Amino acid sequence: MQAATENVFKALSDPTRRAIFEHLSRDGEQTVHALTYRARVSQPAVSKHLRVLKLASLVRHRREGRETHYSVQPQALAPLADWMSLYGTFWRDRFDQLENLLKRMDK
Amino acid sequence: MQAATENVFKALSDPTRRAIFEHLSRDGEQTVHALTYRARVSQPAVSKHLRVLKLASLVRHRREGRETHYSVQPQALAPLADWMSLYGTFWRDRFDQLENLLKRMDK
DNA sequence: ACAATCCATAGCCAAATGGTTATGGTTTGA
DNA sequence: TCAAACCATAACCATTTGGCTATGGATTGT
Repeated sequence: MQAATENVFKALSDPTRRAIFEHLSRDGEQTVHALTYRARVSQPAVSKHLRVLKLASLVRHRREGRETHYSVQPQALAPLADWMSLYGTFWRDRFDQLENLLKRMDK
Repeated sequence: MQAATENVFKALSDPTRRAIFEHLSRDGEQTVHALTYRARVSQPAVSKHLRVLKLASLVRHRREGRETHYSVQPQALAPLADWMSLYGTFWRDRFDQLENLLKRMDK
């Protein structure tokens, strides 16, 4: 049902893809060239991974001449967070605490 | 590097496995039999999935006679939460806000 | 004692996945 | 103008994955 959640989980299940996402997250916008330089795989492999990340809305791209600049779109992690808050009692507890805190502060 | 993180992401990347985890999370401890009844796959398939979830420490089991009871171990989601707090600026912001809030309340 | 139940493992198979090289379209620089 | 750089796609391949049926060991109920 929830296609977004599915896509995000799938996209992040591969270590190479996570590495790319992490790199973009730490160092900001990067060209495919720069990403390939760091990755241990070929440029086409990087392009493929970026495509999957894009499908999950985890990254966006911006063309500038012959280069394509990719950057993270961290809001796309929201489905993951939602999922955790629903099914991880560990986190549910934390969120409940936060909620209570906020309510108490309102008064 | 982080084998735990890898295992958790891999384990949760499959929808059937997530469904099993969700079911256990909502309804508590379940036998393999009960889980199979709900799942849309065969009993051996369920057993396989449970094995993967176990490897990620997302579930634990307890044998009782000929039945095996499985239950969630939500602390195992911690690596996922850690990962999000590191690489999701979205979340980092939320956590920072929470931290600030807590600090202000301390005063 | 023995049939039935519960579950894990083995063995098999089709499909998905992640990698590669080859190629070609754009854009840039000399 | 033309070679080089950047990137995406195509075509291919090996491995992994997720499903199945078959089977067997252990436990329980009759």
